[in-house]
Amino acid sequence: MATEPSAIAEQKAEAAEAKPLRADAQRNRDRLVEVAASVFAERGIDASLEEIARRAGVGIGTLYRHFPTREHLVEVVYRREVEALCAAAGELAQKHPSDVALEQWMQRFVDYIATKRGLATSLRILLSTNSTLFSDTSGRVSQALRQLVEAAVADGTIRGDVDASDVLHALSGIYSAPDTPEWRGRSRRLVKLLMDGLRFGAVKTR
Amino acid sequence: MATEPSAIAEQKAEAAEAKPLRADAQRNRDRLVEVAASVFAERGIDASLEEIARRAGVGIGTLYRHFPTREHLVEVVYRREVEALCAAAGELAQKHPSDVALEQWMQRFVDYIATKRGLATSLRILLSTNSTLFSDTSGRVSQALRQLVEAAVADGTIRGDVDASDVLHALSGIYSAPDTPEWRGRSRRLVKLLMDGLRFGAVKTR
DNA sequence: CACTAAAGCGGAGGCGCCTCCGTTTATTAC
DNA sequence: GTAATAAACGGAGGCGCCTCCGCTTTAGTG
Repeated sequence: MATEPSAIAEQKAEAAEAKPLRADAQRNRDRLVEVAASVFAERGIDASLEEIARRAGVGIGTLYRHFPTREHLVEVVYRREVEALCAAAGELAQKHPSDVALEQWMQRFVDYIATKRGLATSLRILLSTNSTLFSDTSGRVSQALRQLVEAAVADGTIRGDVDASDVLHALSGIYSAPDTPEWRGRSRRLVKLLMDGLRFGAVKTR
Repeated sequence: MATEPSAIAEQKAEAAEAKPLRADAQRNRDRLVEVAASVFAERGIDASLEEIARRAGVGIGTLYRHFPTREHLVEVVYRREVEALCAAAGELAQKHPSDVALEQWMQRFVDYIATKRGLATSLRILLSTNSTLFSDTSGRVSQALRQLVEAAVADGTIRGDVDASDVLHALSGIYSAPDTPEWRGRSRRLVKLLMDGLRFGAVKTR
């Protein structure tokens, strides 16, 4: 029972999928996604697929079998990154007081957006072409934020008269004037400012 | 004065441009646009640029000098086609009674939309990327339609209680269910139906 | 005409995309 | 263990993209 094959197979699968891939196939697929993430980050979304295959140590044919188009690959990478961002919410919530968790998560959100600079146009096309992708991921992100905000409101570390959508709205400034060199700094200050506002209210009303 | 060089140069230019191209360059450019229009129409917007150069009898380098990106070329072709469509309004107005001119122009509009089937996605991306292109061309088209409608209203061949935007609105049905085989026929019938409605009113209210 | 500078031409070459199919490997059955 | 077979691999090859630069043509000038 302990070494039952199907249990091992299921252990492998990140999300339940139709067919359990052969071990080598799963390995290559994972590798490709991982490498693609870093190549896209460093070279932009138009990076050479052949370079990705090369760096992953597989043939170009293997890449194409797993991801028939560039968009397929980009989508998987993008979903994985959103996933990781959202998962960080839970981890931060465990390790830190809830107001600190919220702040750190927002800073991480800024970092995440930063890596998407330059990918903006292609990503916008992808998101407008694939509306499921858009609603899935934006839903996930705002859910993660909601979780953090509600926890912080609940234990009184931030003021109680705001909710997640207010905070998201306040964060929307980080989408503007994207390509300027000061963008990163400004955005980090914006988050601090926002946190001060949130904490200030908490002290006052308690 | 009759053979003054600058006069000849200006004669060549379709629209006043910064630099009067050398004769051979102008010839090649015109040729490329013309060939590109038919190749795009027959192979779709992703047609090979090398084929276009080949068919135009120029080197690929020449194509790229005139049109640094595919989008540049597509844009010029698109503008030229919209131009031709709008110019047809004036010609039809001269040759036919104004209600007939209006009807024929609308049928031609249907034909024009028909050639854009399949190009839909790429064209939509281009139009959303390049907002000037969108506003320019849609402005031109509705202006042409307005001219025809107003003339027909003025001489009483169609009813007087409609304007160009009503007609455009009524035509919007031709954008829907685009890829079905009956689309063409349905759209032509829609135009006839619309014209009958417009003429009917004219008889009644006069 | 002849001459010259500037403008234009064109295609080789390097790279990326994607498909196709002969070879290799994991898995299953015995 | 071995055999059989389905799954997966990988890279050659064909095509398109785009740049670069040596060659050709044009448009002026005397």
